[in-house]
Amino acid sequence: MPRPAKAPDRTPLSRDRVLRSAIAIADAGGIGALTIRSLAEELGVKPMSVYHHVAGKAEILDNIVDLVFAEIDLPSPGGDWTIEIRRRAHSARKVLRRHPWAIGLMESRTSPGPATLKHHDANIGTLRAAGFSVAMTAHAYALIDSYVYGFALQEAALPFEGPDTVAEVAAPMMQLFTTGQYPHLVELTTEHVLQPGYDFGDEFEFGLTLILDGLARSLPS
Amino acid sequence: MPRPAKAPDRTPLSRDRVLRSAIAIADAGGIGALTIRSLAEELGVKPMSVYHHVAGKAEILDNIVDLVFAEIDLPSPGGDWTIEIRRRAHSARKVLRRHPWAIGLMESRTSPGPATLKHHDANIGTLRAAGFSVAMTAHAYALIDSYVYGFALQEAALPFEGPDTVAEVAAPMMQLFTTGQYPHLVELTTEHVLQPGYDFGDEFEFGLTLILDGLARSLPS
DNA sequence: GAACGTACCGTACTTAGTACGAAAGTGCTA
DNA sequence: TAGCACTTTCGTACTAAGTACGGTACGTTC
Repeated sequence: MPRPAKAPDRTPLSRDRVLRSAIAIADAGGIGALTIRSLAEELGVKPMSVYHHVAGKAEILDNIVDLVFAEIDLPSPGGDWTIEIRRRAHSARKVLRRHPWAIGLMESRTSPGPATLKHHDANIGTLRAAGFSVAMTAHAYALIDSYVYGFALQEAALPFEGPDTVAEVAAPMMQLFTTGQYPHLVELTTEHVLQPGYDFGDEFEFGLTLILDGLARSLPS
Repeated sequence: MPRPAKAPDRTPLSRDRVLRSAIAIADAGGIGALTIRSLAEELGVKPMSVYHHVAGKAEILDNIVDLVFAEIDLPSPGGDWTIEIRRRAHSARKVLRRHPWAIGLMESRTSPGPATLKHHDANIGTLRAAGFSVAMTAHAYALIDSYVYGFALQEAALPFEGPDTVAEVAAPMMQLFTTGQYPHLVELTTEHVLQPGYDFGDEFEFGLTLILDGLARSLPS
């Protein structure tokens, strides 16, 4: 009777569990679903308990962005630079597809965490080892990262997910376009996007190859 | 005495004024500063008055994103495609630099407005007129837009603004790096970023040229 | 067992979005 | 000009969310 059956519930709270739960909530319902209260509920505790492990919501946001970066495969400066950079580009895209909310956060969080810095260091190191000058490395890295993040941003902004739901979403949208405005958009949609097997994600490889080829050409070799 | 000197204050409220003020607030203080209450104050009215011109905050966000797209110069399908596409890329970057919050919103708002659609239509039309096939146009456009948005995203995430404040921000950051971690990051920062005259925005041209050159090569000519 | 540190929580204050209905202004009709 | 309808603005209040402050429960150490 005195013991109200309050089961030990789960492992004790920890900063790590707080951050991992925060990511899980954002993955499931978008960054808007991540509140201190929803987080506490997910963890099986009351809201104020969270504050004993993190300073506030801003710290949570800064840290989960860094944890996302930590998920991206690092290139190793040893191997063929095109293979290494290509591998990390695909990894980055895959990770950002899993955590699309992270893209929006990048714009507002301006203090990079250790994983983010390590990530940048590995990329820069790989390009330097490939023979690019310091200035060329800066150019190349800005180009590659812009492409990767921008592609992820566009994927996140798409109203459909994967190749399966394209038709459901695009077809009714086409109705609106029969007014004759947007003729080129209609053409591209009907003749390309709505074709069976279309997947926007497949466009990634084309641009990546074009960029890496272009960069390779600028290498002394 | 009965009239409490409530001056007519300003022109009557309108949907247009609401949206323009919303953009002004977001420009000045970030998207976090845009609240219905701050918006009402800026407009000289009480919060609930805003709701007679827009349905809710979500509608405001959708519409200001579209208004940002409306600010970007459209390419015209008539001229030299590289010049047209290049012009609109620079315009897009400039606009997104003025309204960096729009980048973060793009990820969460999945219903494009009329200006956004018109924008896409003009770009696709320009590439088609240049001689690209439908499939190649899709590839090219995904590539170009990814680069432009991704570059803007990185610019927005920088802790400094413009060439003048780089040193102030980067120099103290270097202190942290003397531990020997991040050697390549240190090298690139000291030998490139901290050099006089450095401006991250200058990197934009390099990547854009590389991309357009690569695309031009794939054209039958 | 008294003092203390750690983890958790109850209460309450503040800011924000917005539902509801009333009030104030505007113009049109009889 | 009186009445009425429509538009625009606002007062009040409810809900959700971040978090300050202090309290409690439990373990550790001397």
